[in-house]
Amino acid sequence: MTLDKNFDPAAIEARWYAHWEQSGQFRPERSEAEPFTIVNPPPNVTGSLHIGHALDNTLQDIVIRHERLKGKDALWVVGMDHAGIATQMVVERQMNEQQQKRTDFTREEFVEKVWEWKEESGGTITGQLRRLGCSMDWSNERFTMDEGMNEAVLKVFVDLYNDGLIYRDKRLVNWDPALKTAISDLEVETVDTKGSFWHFKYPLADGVTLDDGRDYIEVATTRPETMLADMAVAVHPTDERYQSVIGKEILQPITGRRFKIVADEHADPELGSGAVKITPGHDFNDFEVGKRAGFAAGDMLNMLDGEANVCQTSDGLVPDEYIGLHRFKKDGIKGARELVVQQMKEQGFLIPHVSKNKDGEEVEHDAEPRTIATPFGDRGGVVIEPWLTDQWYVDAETLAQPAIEAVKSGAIEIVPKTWEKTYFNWMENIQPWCVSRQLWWGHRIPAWFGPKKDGNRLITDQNNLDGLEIFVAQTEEEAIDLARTYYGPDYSVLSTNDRDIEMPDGMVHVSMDTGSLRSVMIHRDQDVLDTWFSSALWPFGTLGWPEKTKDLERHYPNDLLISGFDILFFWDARMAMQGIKMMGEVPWKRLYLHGLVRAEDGSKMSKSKGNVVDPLGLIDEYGADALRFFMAAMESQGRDIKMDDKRVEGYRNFATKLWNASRFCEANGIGGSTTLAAPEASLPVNRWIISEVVETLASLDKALGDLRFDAAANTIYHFTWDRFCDWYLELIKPVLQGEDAAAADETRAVAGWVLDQIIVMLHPFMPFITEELWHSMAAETGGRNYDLIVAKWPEPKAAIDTDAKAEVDWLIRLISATRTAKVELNIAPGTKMAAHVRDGDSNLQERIARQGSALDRVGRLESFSFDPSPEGATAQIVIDGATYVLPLAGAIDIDAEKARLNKAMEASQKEAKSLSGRLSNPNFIEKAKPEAVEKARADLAEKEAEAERLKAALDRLG
RNA sequence: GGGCGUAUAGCUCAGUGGUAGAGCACUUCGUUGACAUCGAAGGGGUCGGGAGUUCAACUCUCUCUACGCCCACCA
Repeated sequence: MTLDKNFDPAAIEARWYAHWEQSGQFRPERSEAEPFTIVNPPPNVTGSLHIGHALDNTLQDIVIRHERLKGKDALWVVGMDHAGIATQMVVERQMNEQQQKRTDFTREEFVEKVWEWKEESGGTITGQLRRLGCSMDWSNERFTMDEGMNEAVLKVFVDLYNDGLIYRDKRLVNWDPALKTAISDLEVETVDTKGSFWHFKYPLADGVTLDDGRDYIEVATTRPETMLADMAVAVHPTDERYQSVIGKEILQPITGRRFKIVADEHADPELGSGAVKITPGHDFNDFEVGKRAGFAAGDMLNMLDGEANVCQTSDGLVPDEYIGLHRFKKDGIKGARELVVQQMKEQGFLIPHVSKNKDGEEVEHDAEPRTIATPFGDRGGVVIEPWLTDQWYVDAETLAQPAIEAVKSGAIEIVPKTWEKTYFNWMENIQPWCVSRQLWWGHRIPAWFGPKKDGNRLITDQNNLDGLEIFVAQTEEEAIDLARTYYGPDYSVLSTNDRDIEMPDGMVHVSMDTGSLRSVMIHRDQDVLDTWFSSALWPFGTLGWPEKTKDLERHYPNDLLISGFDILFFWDARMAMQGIKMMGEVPWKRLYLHGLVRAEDGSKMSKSKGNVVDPLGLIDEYGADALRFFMAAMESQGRDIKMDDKRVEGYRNFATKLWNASRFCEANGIGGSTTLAAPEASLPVNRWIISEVVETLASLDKALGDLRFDAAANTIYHFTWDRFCDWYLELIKPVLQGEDAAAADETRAVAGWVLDQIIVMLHPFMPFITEELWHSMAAETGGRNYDLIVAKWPEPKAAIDTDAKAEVDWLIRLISATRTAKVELNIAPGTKMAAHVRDGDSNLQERIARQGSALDRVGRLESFSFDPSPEGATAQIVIDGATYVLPLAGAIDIDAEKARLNKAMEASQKEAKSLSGRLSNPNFIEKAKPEAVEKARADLAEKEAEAERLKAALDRLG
């Protein structure tokens, strides 16, 4: 006996993983084989393995191991994401701990430090993926900022720019004042927060009054501080109350700015007073209203700096006391919001909100309490400020069209299908994608800015887009070439990475006259690209694109992408768009979306709630195989997974069960089968189990093909435990220990083969224990020629043996019924009994003869007689057409047996009655499918016969 | 305001147009050489409510209710 009594995962996991990886078996050389490809969602370089990764990667590993076992050239691409914002934050946080900050360093120095951090402490997750057993191709591990990906990113940017699909635009962006960068729509999380709704009087200028005589318009706002940059008041064009004042002017009380009342359908007559203040530079709706009212983006007033502190507007009308104030109260210091409200109130322009207190008295408040959908940055955690800047945008709408078509045509299959609608809905309403980020860590945008040429002169005012010429090229040299062409022979072109003005919207060149030689300086864009811009290229960038590599040719499109639905828009959709655009083909043929792993109580796991389950802890406690099996068994399509430690424990027990079954086999000279095909078998029990393998394999392949991980796991689980361990191993014990050497040899061969099939079929789910058993089970017979990870997936090519199945099925039912009867009659389970068979035909006699030893050893039925039943107390069992009468020795509770038989009889009668009722309905006979009628008739006959036999049995008891 | 999902045994979840299943939990019994991380037997559900289609509905359609998620500019 070489296997220990209990399976200890920790003792084997690290050993096998290292062996697989070192021997290069995660990507065996199979250049002739059909390729199969998955790319792993690149985890953040700052990340550590959380339970969601465990699910995501387990599913991928199951698929890739299955395909590898089927002989394919299975490639699982792996790598990490540079995670721009997250990584920069980590490094900055470390600097803060040492009383340093990013701006203490030059950009180059800082980026260098991030690289150092990445080399030293980044990527702990890759070690953790190994612990989970994931068989990725580490030999070609990638990084979204490695040389190849960098080239791919630059090329994509340049190509899209040249196609007009990337452009620079001045418009409102979601600005994160904590991180001081623009972010995309997807990175904004809208959260309902408690806020206030203030009502103000905006005085009409020039003595104008409303029809009702009032000399002001009432406006309401949740953001009073922005009134420092108000440029209009809008009313609905059909709003009768305001018809006479459209086009008239307002005199804003705090700034003294005069602006017009405009008609715009944005104003909702039902809401508040029906008039709304318009601040085009600080509100997305107002921006649109402002444009309709004729303001150019460059003329819209801006009153906030990058940290959301008040700055002077271009018209200089913001009072001095506001300059430098934060937008809101911060660190106990009054913000612009509070000061605006205070001043408006002091000057009598605040309309108080009146409500009744609990005593029914009217009370005045400054503002009406209100729930406000407030945008927060998903990383920085502060309120997003709509801010007017120049940024780079991807024309997502154009790119989305073929990506929509790909799903509609079936070129991409989304599994489960319910996600299609979400995908379409988002793609069809997609907005321009802001891809520039004001960070230091990331792919620097390959664009250089220089002054526009006006005739023979250069425009020196570079503070807006119109004065800038943009040169987009993959390299500085190419950019300079472009610039030379643009400026012509009169200028020499210099370039620089620096710039002399702070972000975000300063893009200033330096030009100089040096005597007779005129030179012009172009400088590179300071910004980097959104991390998701580079990860969108993952399916082809990792395969060598833009080089035309063999890998690219063989492995693009990928076969499958597995991802959580939470990154459907962030990543999957963008991969679809970029893949189709750059490669002309979809990135993957199937897209499988799984849900979230939730805490036991169903809540979302989060660090702040403290309910995060550490997958590594689970691996320590139960083993990686058990955790993986849990993930697979719980993964049903379209539903989240609730964490359940007891269930993980259950699959640990399953591993132990298989381990012990293997020990039994080992002790009986079973194991190390060398044949792929099922051995020849004559014994029904062996023919039966071979048939069971064939059926199990079919449903397992079906489930895996359909990406039904739960069904696949359950199939192999129940075959192993219920069929193989509980019945087959029990039924063969008498054969192995019997005198028929040929039968025992056959049984050892079959049992060894079946165990092999289990080990192979289970390997994608439980790679460690199966690899261990694969080798240890063959230790006695000379070992294996290859490791299980690259073994052959079963192809038994055996037919289903219906005779053997019927016989073993009968055997199992007879033994089970005997056990039940014993328990119900309070007979010790081990008691051996004799059976008298009524209505048994010759076929049954032969079965009983064949199965005599199993009936004796497993069923405790030591003898059978076909003589008339004995006198006295008996227990009676009806199986199929025969009744088995078991004489009971000693004092026996006749009433208990009567009750038992009665219960069984009633059950049969009830079913028979239901069936006959259905059959007596002419509509059923007429309209139901013939097979259904046929089956009902057969079932009825069987149930009636059974009921009769049970009645006869009852009658015999008197 | 749209869109989606889920409601089946005490718990967590599968499931099929023809009278419901698993794991855990629970009850009873069990030290016969694979396994107590186990074995045997068992209890437990009018499949969220209502209506419709059908010979037949847990399964299809509609509707209601509850919970969850995503998207959306209501100041």
